Amino acid sequence: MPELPEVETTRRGIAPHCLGKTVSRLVVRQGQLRWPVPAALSTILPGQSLLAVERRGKYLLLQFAAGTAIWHLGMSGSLRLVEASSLPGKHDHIDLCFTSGLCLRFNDPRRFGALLWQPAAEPIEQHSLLAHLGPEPLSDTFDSAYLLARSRRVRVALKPWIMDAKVVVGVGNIYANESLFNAKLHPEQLAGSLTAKQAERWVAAIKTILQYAITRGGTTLRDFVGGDGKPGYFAQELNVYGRGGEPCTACAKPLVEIRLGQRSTVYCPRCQKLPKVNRKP
DNA sequence: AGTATCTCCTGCGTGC
DNA sequence: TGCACGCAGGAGATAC
Repeated sequence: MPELPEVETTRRGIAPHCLGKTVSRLVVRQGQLRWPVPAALSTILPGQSLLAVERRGKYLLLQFAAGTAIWHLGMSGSLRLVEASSLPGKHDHIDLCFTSGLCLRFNDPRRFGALLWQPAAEPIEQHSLLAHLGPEPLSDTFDSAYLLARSRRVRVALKPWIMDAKVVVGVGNIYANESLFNAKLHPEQLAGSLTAKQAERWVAAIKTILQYAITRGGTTLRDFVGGDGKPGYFAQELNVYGRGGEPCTACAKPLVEIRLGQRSTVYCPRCQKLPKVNRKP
């Protein structure tokens, strides 16, 4: 499941092979993704050369002279570089082919992904999907002062709150769980009751874990040319995610699993205490 | 306006 | 071996 580290890993993996390359054609085998792939893309992209591969949150931004392709991997999507001649497999929905003979192939079994287009005439940051996004978690604008200020009078539990992309982008379920554990914060603590010290711990935990996950290639390792995805080393280093009932890595007490905002949430009842005062502010 | 719930989709694990 | 079922989840849409 691509979270920010995996999207960033994808960006870094494909960029060296695609930058400056000219699109030969776009093949859309299944255009019914989260939103329909704009049909016009197949005529717009050929002839365009790829000027930059950027990332905003979990959105990959492929910049061309005519505009920017916005590519989201959803939760089961992946991009891989293959020879244009290689046969597409099941769920290989889109090929972005370059004249070099390489092809950026999008595979997405659950089709939660998306490929959209913002013409160059309209600034990419004004696209409706990007316009209201919060800061990048690894940027300096995401600090404890921001988090604390943003949390005032918020009556939502910390866990679902931090997963809100308007607060900060790129913190999905895995890293929400892990960062709360590392910062010793209870997932059900109300955001409005966050203290300055807690905000500091949490911001540091989020930055550390995301940065570390990027260096380890995300939760899934991927050979971007040819090879397939395989479980990354990072998956084995998770402290709480997917470990409900198992012993806490810090104190050995069994981890508790609950549902919070329809999402699986795992925490240590000993290491992550609710504050005495957790009333709605 | 802030908060909670619903929804899209397929693969996988489980129980019968 | 096969089937029904529940679950997984990013994040926009919709409903309170």
